[in-house]
Amino acid sequence: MALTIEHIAELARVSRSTVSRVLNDHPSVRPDVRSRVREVIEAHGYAPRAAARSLASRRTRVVSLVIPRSAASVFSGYFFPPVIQGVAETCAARDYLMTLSIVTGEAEQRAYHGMLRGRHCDGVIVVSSDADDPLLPQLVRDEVPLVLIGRHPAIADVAWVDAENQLGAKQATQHLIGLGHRRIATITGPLNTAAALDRRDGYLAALREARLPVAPELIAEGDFSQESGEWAMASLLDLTDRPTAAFIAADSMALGALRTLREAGRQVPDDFALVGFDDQPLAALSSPALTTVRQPIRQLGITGAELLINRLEGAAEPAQHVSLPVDLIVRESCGAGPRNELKGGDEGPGA
Amino acid sequence: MALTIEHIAELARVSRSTVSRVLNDHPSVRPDVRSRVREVIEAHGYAPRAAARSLASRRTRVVSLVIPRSAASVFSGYFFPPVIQGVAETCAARDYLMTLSIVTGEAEQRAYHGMLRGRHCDGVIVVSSDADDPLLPQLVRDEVPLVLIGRHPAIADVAWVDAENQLGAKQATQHLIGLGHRRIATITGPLNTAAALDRRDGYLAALREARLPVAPELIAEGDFSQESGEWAMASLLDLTDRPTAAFIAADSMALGALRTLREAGRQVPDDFALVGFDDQPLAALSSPALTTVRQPIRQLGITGAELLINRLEGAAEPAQHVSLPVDLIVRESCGAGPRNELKGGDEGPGA
DNA sequence: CTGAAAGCGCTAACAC
DNA sequence: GTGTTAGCGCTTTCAG
Repeated sequence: MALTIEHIAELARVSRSTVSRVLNDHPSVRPDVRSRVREVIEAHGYAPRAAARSLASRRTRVVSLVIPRSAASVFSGYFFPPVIQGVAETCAARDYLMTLSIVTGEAEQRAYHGMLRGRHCDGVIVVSSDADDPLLPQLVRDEVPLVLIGRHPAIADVAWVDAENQLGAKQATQHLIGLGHRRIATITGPLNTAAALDRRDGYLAALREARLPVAPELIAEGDFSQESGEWAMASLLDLTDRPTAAFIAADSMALGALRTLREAGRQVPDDFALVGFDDQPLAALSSPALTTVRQPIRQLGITGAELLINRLEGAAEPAQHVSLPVDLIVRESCGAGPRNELKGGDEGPGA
Repeated sequence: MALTIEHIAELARVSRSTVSRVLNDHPSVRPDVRSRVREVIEAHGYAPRAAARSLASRRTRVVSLVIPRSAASVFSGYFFPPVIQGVAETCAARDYLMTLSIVTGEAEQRAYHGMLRGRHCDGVIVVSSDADDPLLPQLVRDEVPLVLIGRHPAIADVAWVDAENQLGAKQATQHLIGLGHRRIATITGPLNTAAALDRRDGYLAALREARLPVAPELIAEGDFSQESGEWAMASLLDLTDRPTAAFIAADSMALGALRTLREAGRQVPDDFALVGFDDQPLAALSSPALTTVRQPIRQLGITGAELLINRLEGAAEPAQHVSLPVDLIVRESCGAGPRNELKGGDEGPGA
């Protein structure tokens, strides 16, 4: 039916090894032979069958992107799509195919089993796994080439790319301290993720360096959702000795907190200052606009894919770790930027 | 190194054919033998190698989702992510792997060549191709199992799922007519796509049925971008005999039109009524909130994947065509819904 | 119901 | 440089 390497070999009057060499860019083929073979391939629109190639070479040129989350949460947020984009772009550029697996629970096991042990791909990128993810230990045990996007809180000897979460959180908190705040709260993410732990630690480091006391009642745990931001802020407002500002570990939660503050009749930033994290699209559109820490999400995907593919094609180096820089974006919610235009133009725009 | 079917056969004291039959759920295996083999497989965590399987069976259990657009445009909009989600969910449910290829220009050819002719997948889903896409004719010629998400303006004998674009556009336009408008404009999408053509035709059909004249100067072509909506609306406002309303074939363009109207000092809906299409997330948040036609984007992905997989697993039926229903969502921009709350509470909330 | 044997289409030593 | 020869690990007739 379809053309095989054998046919091409015959038509080009060479052996099938030579065709194979041309296909794989081996240097040891005479230029004239090489071009003759290429012409035949071109003329007949031949393409080697992927399965046969993989079976013989034990490589697939496929990278698997695994996101251990529900499909709904993957596509409703602002985080995963740019990650997927970055990985997809890099795979395309390096001539790899990308499979996308969005798996939770029982499907996760099936996917692991069929796809990874079945060697459907050469390597795996796992995004944002938490401490309880059962997949990662299996991958590590099976020695599947692996890169994490977002560190794992427990597993250390594996390659990863991550944003400078701790540093960003520290700078955000220092910014509030610089503005004169002394009683600063934080709303953390779920503490089974490395991102949440790092951001909390950055907050703590900033307080410590400024020799400010760390008050346990000022640390509320959320889960990165808007609702958790609402509740956490409500509990913070219930305190007798109230904070005057907060570093909130995700913009989504900050948006929730903003809502609670508004409903409590408090002005942001005048009565309460806020700094978020992520710089998600809505952060600039809320009123007041959120001061936040921007992280390079798409770049996480790009770098993750590059780390993996480099490893697949190069020698077996030790697991690499890359931290990507973040940026404090000062807007209105911290009280240091220009005031919210919609509030009524009592002053000209800030510098 | 890794376990093969041969090892399992030996351990279960059967031939490798029998193991293969168990793996593929052939009915003709004695129950006790079947369970013995299953136990061995389970105990050793054996998984058949995908490449070997595909080579022998000529099937891969891989579906390829191809989006002929730049990565940036795929992930910055509201349309493609839900499509991807739908396809991913369905592939996971049917135990297929999904590869995601976001390709333009030269990369498109490479991808086509390596992936499709190389039989990396059993079938292909192409999203939203336009008339000039060079990929589709090749796929059709090669007889690759194929489903389109969004019809193609020229190629008919291929399976597709699409939203009821024409009907939705007609209803939107009829809604404006029902509100008393007689001079109604439209801003179309790029007319090399089926969606844009269908929505324009729906607009025309509504006018015709209401025996309203069709004025060519009231039909402006945009490209689905916000900017094109701004320009198109500007040109509409320049007309001597101005329209009083417009059906705009995409919310993104409607948002642009809204901006132009605002800058021209015209009130929406009082001076000018607007209906959009898509019901993208921002449609409900703009002020005034957009009246628009909702299309079931994620369902397009689900149905597309189901159509393809059914075909891969079943007999070769004729190419199927599915049209998914759309919904007119009445909000504020058409002048028939509750007024914009932010405009000042001169009245109580609407019913 | 089960086993033996013949490929599926390619790569990679190993000779020449 | 190029051809010859074994496989890669599975499915699938074909016998029995």
